[in-house]
Amino acid sequence: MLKLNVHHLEDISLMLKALADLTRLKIMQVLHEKERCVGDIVKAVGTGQANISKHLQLLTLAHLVKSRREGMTIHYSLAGPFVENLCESICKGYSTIFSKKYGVVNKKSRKP
Amino acid sequence: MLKLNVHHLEDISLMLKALADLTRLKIMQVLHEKERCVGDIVKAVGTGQANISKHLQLLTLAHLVKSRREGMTIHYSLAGPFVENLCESICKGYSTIFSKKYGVVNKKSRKP
DNA sequence: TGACAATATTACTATATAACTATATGGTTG
DNA sequence: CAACCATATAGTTATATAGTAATATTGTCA
Repeated sequence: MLKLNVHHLEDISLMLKALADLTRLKIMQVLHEKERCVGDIVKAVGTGQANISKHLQLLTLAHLVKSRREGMTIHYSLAGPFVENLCESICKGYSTIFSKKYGVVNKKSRKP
Repeated sequence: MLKLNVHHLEDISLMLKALADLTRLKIMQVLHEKERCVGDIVKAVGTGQANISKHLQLLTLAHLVKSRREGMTIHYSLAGPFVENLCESICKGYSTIFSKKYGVVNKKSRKP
């Protein structure tokens, strides 16, 4: 970490809180594939519509997703390439950390 | 994100929850400088000892910090270079996201 | 304009968790 | 072993938040 004061840390905490929820991670994963309307996200994630709507609002406030209206539907997508990068980094960090935990072989497996 | 099933997402959620707390971010920042014993962390972060101890336990369970005993004191440090990388990535993602929010100029400033 | 569809908001409940106080554990030194 | 230091654990309280059901909003189309 670089020179970060408390305000920065608070912002980072907010950003991470926004990501640190299973339902929201599912949403992010669904949106990582492509832009989707709320109804599709509800179907893909599998929980109530109101719940998804609140999570989407929270992700929006955290600047992680953006939306655009198209007629009656509202389409959500990741807020930008930096969000994808962040998610990639997190996944990479995760796999490194948990490969220790699980002993996963991450190199080329098969080859006796 | 790559091919991640629900278990992976749950683990990631745990990891992010562990980071998504102001006090724990402060701890991580303090440890980023160098290894420290609990007492020093308490002084640096500024909250109760029991509280810090619980946060350290949580960070340990999340595989983000490690500790070693040295006489009466217990020294904590980041669990490995991948943790530093993860933190760097998060900070980078954060600064990109919030430079939009604040309109921070990240390039060379001064130069009229 | 009225019925309907998609999404958002509100109110509520249940659960998780951060911080605090008090106490316990483990190690050191006289 | 007893006094003491550093750290951990347990119990409690207050607050935050995920999920749900009911209702409101916004846009479409007859």
